[in-house]
Amino acid sequence: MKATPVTVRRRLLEWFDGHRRALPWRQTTDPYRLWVAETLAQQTQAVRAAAYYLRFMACFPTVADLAAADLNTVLKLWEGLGYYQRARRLHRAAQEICALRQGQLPATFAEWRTLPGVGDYTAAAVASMAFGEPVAAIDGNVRRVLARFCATDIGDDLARQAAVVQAAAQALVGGARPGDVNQALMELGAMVCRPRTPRCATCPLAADCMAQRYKLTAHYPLRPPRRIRPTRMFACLLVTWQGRYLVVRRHQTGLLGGLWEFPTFPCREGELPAETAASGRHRLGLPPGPSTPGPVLAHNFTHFRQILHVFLATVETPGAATDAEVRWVTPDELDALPLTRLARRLAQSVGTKPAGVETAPG
DNA sequence: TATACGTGGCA
DNA sequence: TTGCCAAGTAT
Repeated sequence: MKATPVTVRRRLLEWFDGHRRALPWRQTTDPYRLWVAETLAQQTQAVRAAAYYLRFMACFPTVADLAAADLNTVLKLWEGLGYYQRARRLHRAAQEICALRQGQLPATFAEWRTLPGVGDYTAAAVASMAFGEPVAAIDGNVRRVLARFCATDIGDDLARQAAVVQAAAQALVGGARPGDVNQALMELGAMVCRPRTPRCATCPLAADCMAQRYKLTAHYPLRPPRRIRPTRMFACLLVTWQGRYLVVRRHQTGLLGGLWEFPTFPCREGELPAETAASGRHRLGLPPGPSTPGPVLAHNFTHFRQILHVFLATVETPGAATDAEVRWVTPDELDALPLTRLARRLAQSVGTKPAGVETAPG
């Protein structure tokens, strides 16, 4: 950092005081609320997380409420937000706090860091905002702001970038209002120092920003090389029996863990989706019979692209749903379950719920 | 260290 | 349409 941390901090805080958005968790220093907010906001745009935060607080105003809740209820509130492991870990951490700490929330970075789902970023965010601890909360925004600001110290070395950003951030939170400094860097990254079209003309740090000076804002932050995203095919069975739909709950760990969906089976190598569907019917204990090819839906995950071939069928006998993880549900019951995005879309397209009732806000 | 882990908005 | 990116964490 060329300019002194004191100068940069002052400009940052002055800008923040005049330009910060009214995010709902900005009204509190309650560590529980900040922890929930930061968890919801992981890899999620803050504005989008805000609507979930309000619902979450209405439902679970205290850590004891969260700990006492069913995981299914927590996942339902999380539906549509993605990265559902966050919800499971948040729930587990709340239970640990109540069982092992008598409901007392951690007060330091080090203590927060021991909770499941709380990494360096979240521990620093909560510790600084709720308790004033001078620890740097480095998210994607902060990384971009400081990598650009310190561009000439970084060169083309990704590891060096991490060290430079960490050092700069740590220097900035080492004075007044560490929590606000962290938020100011994030806010600046979100509103001004944006990934594609930074608004350098309105940036309070532009005068000392190396990327701005040398026209390198497009080059920083350095990013690891992109991996190719494979395509995987699946067959999905939308089976009805006496007005009910067959749904299954996904395994608690892994992709979309704990969520419900219509039975879905991966196509083997060289296998036609219709063959996969027939084999799936058999595995579910359903009687063999005609399945009508339905829509073909595409869904992009972070690490693969899913092509879903939907097959529609009606059966006379329920055969399958003895397992607790497999159920025949009415349309109303379907609405109440935490569903995957694709399943929610399918449920709507099939007309199991009134139009316009969307679970995810925004 | 590299990879798994969702979803929606945006250019 | 496609890829990037978002107040990251765990393994």
